Amino acid sequence: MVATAMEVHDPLILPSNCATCPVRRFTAYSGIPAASIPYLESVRIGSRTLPARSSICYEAAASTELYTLYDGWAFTYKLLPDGRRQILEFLLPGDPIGLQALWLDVIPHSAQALTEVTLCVFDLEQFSGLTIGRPEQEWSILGYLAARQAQTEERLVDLGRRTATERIARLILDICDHLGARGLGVRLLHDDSFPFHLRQEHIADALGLTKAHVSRTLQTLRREGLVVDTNRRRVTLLDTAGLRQRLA
Amino acid sequence: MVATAMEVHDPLILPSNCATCPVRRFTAYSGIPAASIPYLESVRIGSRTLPARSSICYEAAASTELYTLYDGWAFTYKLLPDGRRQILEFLLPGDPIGLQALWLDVIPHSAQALTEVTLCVFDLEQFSGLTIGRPEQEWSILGYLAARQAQTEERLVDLGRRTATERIARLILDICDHLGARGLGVRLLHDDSFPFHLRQEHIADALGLTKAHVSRTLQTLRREGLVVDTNRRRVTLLDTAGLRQRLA
DNA sequence: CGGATTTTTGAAAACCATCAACGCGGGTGG
DNA sequence: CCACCCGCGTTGATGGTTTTCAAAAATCCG
Repeated sequence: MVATAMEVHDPLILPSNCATCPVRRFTAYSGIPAASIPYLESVRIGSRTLPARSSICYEAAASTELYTLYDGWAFTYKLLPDGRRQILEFLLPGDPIGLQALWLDVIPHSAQALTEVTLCVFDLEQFSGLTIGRPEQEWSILGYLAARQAQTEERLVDLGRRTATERIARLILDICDHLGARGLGVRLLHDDSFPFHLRQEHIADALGLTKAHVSRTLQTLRREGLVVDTNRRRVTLLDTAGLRQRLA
Repeated sequence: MVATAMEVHDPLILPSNCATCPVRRFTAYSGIPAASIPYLESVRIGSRTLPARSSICYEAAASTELYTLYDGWAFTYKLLPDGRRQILEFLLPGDPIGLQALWLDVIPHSAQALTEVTLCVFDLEQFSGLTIGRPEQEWSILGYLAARQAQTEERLVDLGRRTATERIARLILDICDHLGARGLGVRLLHDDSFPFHLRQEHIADALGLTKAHVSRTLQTLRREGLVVDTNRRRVTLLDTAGLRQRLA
């Protein structure tokens, strides 16, 4: 058996064909018509499993691959020369990684695994053949990019104009919703608890805070009875409605 | 003649046809093939001129129009219930406004004019006919959205992990470059000065600071001889290279 | 030349950072 | 099975950055 931190994941069986892939309907290119699936399978190089904490790709690198996160949690980030880190997005199964390389000459951010992850690997150049000139397909990616942009702008409001407490409450609910949309919030309706693979340092680097301050802020949220924290890589919300109130 | 704040703009003659439009090559849909220009013109409703400070569109509103900023400066922003404001992007001639409405059911942010502006107005629904099913076209918009996303993520790094001084220095250079790309940095090569229609309050709301602090930070930049500020809606950079150094 | 807007300035306080130390717990190896 | 270690969360003291609120000074604009 595998170690404990991984127990929250279901046993992994990567489908041999994309038609039956359980995460395909969550991906940015979900609008792909049935007829194109054989082609999708043909540009799929295979899968790759990486341990927690390993790097998935590096900012400013020229990439020849494009991934879909098939299983596990990850995040994208940027590093400043002096080591400051800004996390841009937390990734769950179904999320694309490195899609931007289709238009930009280099990847605009690095990515790293939070848990053990399994990636579905595509050849970048061949993949573009899947989209260029296929209207349905492009339209679906346009929708994904537009939604992603809206998300990022909300996060911008967080960092620019919301307090530490608001930011943290929103991030937790964000991930809760993100999990829900993926059908991964297994016990969500049962006891308002869900898997949560961020360390406090990740929360800090995503929200422009320090880990010390995240710790203290989380405590006040706990003291107010709104959330019980992240033991055993899990979060339990005591008062989801109350927490959503705090959003501003 | 028009008032002083507008003197920096060339006299405005909105072309009757898109083929000769001087800002068309800067727009997100610049990839439009010559053959489609007649259609572009047919979905163009016309132009609209608004005074400085007027609202262009409202967050969460359902829109039937889509704009290209033809002349003047503007910005997009979000408001929190208690009045806190976060500016998302500064807009220059050629920038699209409300493009997101093509995929999202409502506009994700408000927009407001900084100077008197002239908008080129398109019918949203008809406009989508211009892009849906036209690969070249969609590809060009995809590139725009990808680039825009990268910009927003850089701003996210600003707000999360950079100091007030770094943020302000970067914003000024950003706008300088943005103007340059539009061919509007007229005297840029001459004396490193360029038009600048932001108030300190706009800088503050874009960078997550207060106007008082922007004022103080700008003074230290001046004291260090890196920038002479914004009198008469203009910025002069004394040491552009030195300023770029500060970027981190 | 006024009135309005914008910028500047000051003092006090809030918020968050920094740095360092401590503790807890799980995982490993003896 | 226990001891140790390491990663992570917690805590404290202190200081810096930025906010807040208010008011004065400067600038813009008609």
